[in-house]
Amino acid sequence: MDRRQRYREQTRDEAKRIALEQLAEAGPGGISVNAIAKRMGVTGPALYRYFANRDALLTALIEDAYNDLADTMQAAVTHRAANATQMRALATAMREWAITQPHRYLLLFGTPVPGYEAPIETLAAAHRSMTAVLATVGEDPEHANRRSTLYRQLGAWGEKMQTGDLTPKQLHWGITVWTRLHGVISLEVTGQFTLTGVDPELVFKAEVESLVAWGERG
Amino acid sequence: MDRRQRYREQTRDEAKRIALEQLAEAGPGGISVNAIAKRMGVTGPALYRYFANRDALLTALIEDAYNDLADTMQAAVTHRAANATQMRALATAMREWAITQPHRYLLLFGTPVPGYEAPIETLAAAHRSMTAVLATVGEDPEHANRRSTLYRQLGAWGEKMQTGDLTPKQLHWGITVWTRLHGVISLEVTGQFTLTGVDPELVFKAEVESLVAWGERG
DNA sequence: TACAAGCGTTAGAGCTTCTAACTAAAGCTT
DNA sequence: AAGCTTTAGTTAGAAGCTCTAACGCTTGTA
Repeated sequence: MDRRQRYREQTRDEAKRIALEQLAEAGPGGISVNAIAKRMGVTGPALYRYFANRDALLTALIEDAYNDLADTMQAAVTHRAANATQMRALATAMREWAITQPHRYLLLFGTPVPGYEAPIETLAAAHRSMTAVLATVGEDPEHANRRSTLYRQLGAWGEKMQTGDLTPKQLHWGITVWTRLHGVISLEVTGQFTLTGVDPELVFKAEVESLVAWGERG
Repeated sequence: MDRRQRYREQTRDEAKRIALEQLAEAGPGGISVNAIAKRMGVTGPALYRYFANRDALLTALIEDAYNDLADTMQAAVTHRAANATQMRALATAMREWAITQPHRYLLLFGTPVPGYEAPIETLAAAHRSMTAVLATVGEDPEHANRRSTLYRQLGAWGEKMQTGDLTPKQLHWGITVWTRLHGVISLEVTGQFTLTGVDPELVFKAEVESLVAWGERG
């Protein structure tokens, strides 16, 4: 709006930028409001005009990361294309996002920060990323409707998410894509592959191809 | 050995016990050497006779967790049984271990603690858990030896791990089991399923059955 | 009995988060 | 333009943290 507010936004952004640097080199515990303030040329307490407390700053970082990831995933599947193509694009985009900024990925999917309760704002982001995942789903000709608890829950979730005419089976596919991609990415960004000497990228690609094959089979 | 050393071990254990409580309720950042000492009835600096610093305490927790998980996984597959049975037993044991003490699972597979470099001791634990996973692997009649970079790396890893006559394909299966189980468990313990209303246990079971089916197909 | 090792203490430096009270500047209203 | 309110910064300080230094006391051993 006015100059006041714009300047305010700017200061918040700078603080977050520095916080991200600290996050990258020392983890969440390395983020210090005091140190950030000092680096910005003001005293410690000044920053508390911009963030209620340390947790609020962390929450802001999480929100940003969530939106950023959702943007990335959404962008990867906007072009209309075959399911297999969408799948590969989405997977690559997701992994790329994660490994270029592991600390941010871990902010979302690593150890939860204790004080954090997901604000409503992130719901939209979560929805967007899930929609991106569901763009990779294939047909479900049999319109499968097995009467299992899982499928009932998936159905309810689908309605809540307004996923249109996606069947539980298709929603289950979406979740599976999500868990499998995350499984490899998560172990990669936490460095669990390093001892094995196996290249995580190859494992990831194999997993993606397995999903593609499974998707084409139905 | 002597009484001195036994007493020492006892104090270390009590400190770790309290640290685990703090971990459970406030995350890794909530672990305070000072507070632990106070709860043990001694002054803060006294504990530094038992742990060089806070990081050393955390490392001890990680080591314990690693060994404990390895024990659990190993125990799940000791009984000779069909691959499918082994698979289900291993998966259940792993998930059970994780969800009954999420903070410990996250200590191993969540955001890495910055100062931590895996000591040699944990190598053995890692080896044991991987061996447990590999106990679920089926035959590889074709003795597949596709000449890919991935298979070459897997081969080298297999030799380093002394996995006997397991083929790269079988080792790849092992890694896939690992990443897929972790994918679901990780998202469950970080609470990512809660918003969906879908029961993680059902998703997990479905994933396990998918692995079993895939394993029986070869 | 003498000596060394181990375990606890207090004191304190230097960091942290965050509150309280005060000052200076900017913007809005009359 | 004068005056009031909002905002942004300051210093002071409480309460906590990690960790070092220096000092006693209590064991275990030679």
